[in-house]
Amino acid sequence: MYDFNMESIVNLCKSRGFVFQGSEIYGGLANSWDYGPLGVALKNNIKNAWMKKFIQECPLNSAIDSAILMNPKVWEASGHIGGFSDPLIDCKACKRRFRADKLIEESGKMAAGMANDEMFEYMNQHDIKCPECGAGDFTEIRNFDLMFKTFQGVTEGKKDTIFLRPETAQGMFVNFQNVSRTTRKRIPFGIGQIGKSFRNEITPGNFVFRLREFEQMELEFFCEPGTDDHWFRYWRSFCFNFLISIGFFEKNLQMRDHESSELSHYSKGTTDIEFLFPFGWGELWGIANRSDFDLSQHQHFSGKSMEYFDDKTGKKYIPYVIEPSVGLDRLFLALICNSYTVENLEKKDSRTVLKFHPALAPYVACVMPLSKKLSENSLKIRDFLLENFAVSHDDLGSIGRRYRRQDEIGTPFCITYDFESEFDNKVTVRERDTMLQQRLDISNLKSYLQENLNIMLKTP
RNA sequence: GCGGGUGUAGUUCAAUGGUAGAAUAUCAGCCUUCCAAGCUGAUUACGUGGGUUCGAUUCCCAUCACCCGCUCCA
Repeated sequence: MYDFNMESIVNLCKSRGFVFQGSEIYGGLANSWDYGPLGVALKNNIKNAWMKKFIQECPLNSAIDSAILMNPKVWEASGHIGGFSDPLIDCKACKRRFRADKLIEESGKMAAGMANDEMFEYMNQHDIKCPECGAGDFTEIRNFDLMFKTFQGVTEGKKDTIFLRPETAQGMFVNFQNVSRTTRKRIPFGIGQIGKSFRNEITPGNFVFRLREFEQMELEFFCEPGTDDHWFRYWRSFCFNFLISIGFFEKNLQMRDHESSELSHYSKGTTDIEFLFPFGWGELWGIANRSDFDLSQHQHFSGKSMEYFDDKTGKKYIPYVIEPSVGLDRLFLALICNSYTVENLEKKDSRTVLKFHPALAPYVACVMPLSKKLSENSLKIRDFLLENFAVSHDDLGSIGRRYRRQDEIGTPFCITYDFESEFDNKVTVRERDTMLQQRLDISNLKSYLQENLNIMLKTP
């Protein structure tokens, strides 16, 4: 486990400008968080790494950016309207909350399709007890709607009700034929997307781990039925390798296959890549075999064909879909936890270091003059590097303090301009993890930094 | 949403029924020539709204937020 808790992570994020509480000056809004300057930089770098690995370096895949607001029929087809609304009951004796349909199914009866009053009546007739305390005294069933509603048009009415998407996936499904036609890709191929989704979670929490408004990075990979198991395994290890390539330690990751009882309504099989958070193992990346569920549903509800014709084999079929879906905010949090290190140095000295991969760190380097008198020239070096890299500049306080500051926000390289630099055109580059220093010619700085950005695993 | 806990500078902690101290951080000046130095000065806080009271940061109520459990998911 870790020798730190979530609190130290939250504090660091707040004090250094990674994440602030949302609407803070008004007392906040439950479970909303704002990304600050460093948080945005880190988040964008994660997105860019994903885009590079899953789209740019993967000729099979292409990206779209679909609308958050979609025709409500999309959600009927996807099973979200109805299926995403949980019937909840509370035990009056022990105050615990359960899903009525799950309790009924545990008693051996299929609850799918039952209305709330039917379920309530069934529970009374069959004397279903609270699994915790054994009492049989429940509140009425209340529906908890997991989708955010809003209204389109100036007058509020039932027919104008639309929803904020609870997943980005449907944007890829409804554009399946569009992308297939315009990219002229043949199956197998994938469509990826990064975007925000919204879920009215019953219990959010653990900082940015479970949010009501969250960002997903999803790939929907379309393949021929029968090849789905192959692609499922392919993407599962692809995702795992991606995590390793951006600096995750293997000891902090594990794969977990879902039991058949916990599979979603659309899924034929799901594997979670879990990360060891300070509060325990938590799901990071879900890789699901969605079969032909989604495209079939859309074909049925829209009346438009979702079939694919393979002119090599002459076969016509609705493709299967493999979906690796990762929560960006979670990945962000996991990365900080994975990188957070407190090192004890000599003389009771210690330093906090975020050991980010150079390609993900908010700043690749910080330029610092040894003395404030050298600021004029060190600023020139910063501006020179800014043409290609995210670099900062710091001339406040002692050099040691400045190193510590950069360690704490995960800057991999500190570039010190000293009095000799005025004559030999060389600077000292100090590496974050090893604290080792070397003299480099200023003209070589860019290629040195670029090399360090590129040390990522090749696509498997 | 339910049960339990918490709420004082950016952070970590004090004190008090008569409106608050410190450390650290931040900023400025002096000094300082490669890993949390020193000196001087400065900025910054009682979550919000009610009630009791002559007077509330302190007592009471409500509310908001966070943390720990129950539950769900990426």
